[in-house]
Amino acid sequence: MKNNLEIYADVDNCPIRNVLDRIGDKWSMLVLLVLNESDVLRFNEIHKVIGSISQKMLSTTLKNLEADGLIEREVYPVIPPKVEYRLTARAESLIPHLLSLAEWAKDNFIPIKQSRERFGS
Amino acid sequence: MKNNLEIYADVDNCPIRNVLDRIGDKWSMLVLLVLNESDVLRFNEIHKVIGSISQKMLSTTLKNLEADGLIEREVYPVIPPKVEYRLTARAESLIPHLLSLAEWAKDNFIPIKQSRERFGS
DNA sequence: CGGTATCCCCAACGATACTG
DNA sequence: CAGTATCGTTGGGGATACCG
Repeated sequence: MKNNLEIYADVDNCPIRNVLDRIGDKWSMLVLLVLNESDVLRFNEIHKVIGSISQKMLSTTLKNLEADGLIEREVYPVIPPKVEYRLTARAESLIPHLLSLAEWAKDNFIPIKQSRERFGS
Repeated sequence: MKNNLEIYADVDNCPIRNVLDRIGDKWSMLVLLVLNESDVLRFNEIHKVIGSISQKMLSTTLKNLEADGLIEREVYPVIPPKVEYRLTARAESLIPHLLSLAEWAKDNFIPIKQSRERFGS
């Protein structure tokens, strides 16, 4: 049996690396957390909530998350267009892990910043 | 009180974004998990375990982790040089969250890959 | 409204060579 | 052994304009 280190080191086929490459990008985790708090949102609603994201990056981020089966995209054939996004069950099973990581981050943010400053000297 | 969305969206001061920017880079999480399994390792030992990382990237990754207070660097003043790296208590409190994320990743890797293939069609 | 298309830039990353 | 220094590439990401 392969040990964990071999798995981690195999960048292309490593599950955690594949998942991290997705949620570790600039916007994916943020989009997931936003959708988690709001149940269902339209494209421009997500855009407004995040604010600093460009239309292009929001579009590609949503497409990537959809490709991974983490969000559902529902198109209403009306004019003007209406598109709704919501989390899938798969994403909902991921959310607790993201939130526990977020919790750790909040608890350790101040000391980490202090460490960085001390190190910079 | 600020709600979570405001915190997440404030990219510069958001704890989770700051932490993700570190562990979400190409090598940091891998290095943390490697050190977690081996207690203490020298520079070239980490290099050999990971294999595909360049000396330069290992060096900067270790420096970043040290700056965040996640690893300790101990230099022995001998010739040839000997430098040991180990996790700090702070990193050890992070490891469980990383492992639970890794667990989710392993459980969902196959279906996610299948979703990606279907989406590519 | 919900996107694409296009152009551009910079920082991350790798390869190689060198050093105390 | 444990790194720096230097150079070159590439692709992630932003700005802007346009479209069904």
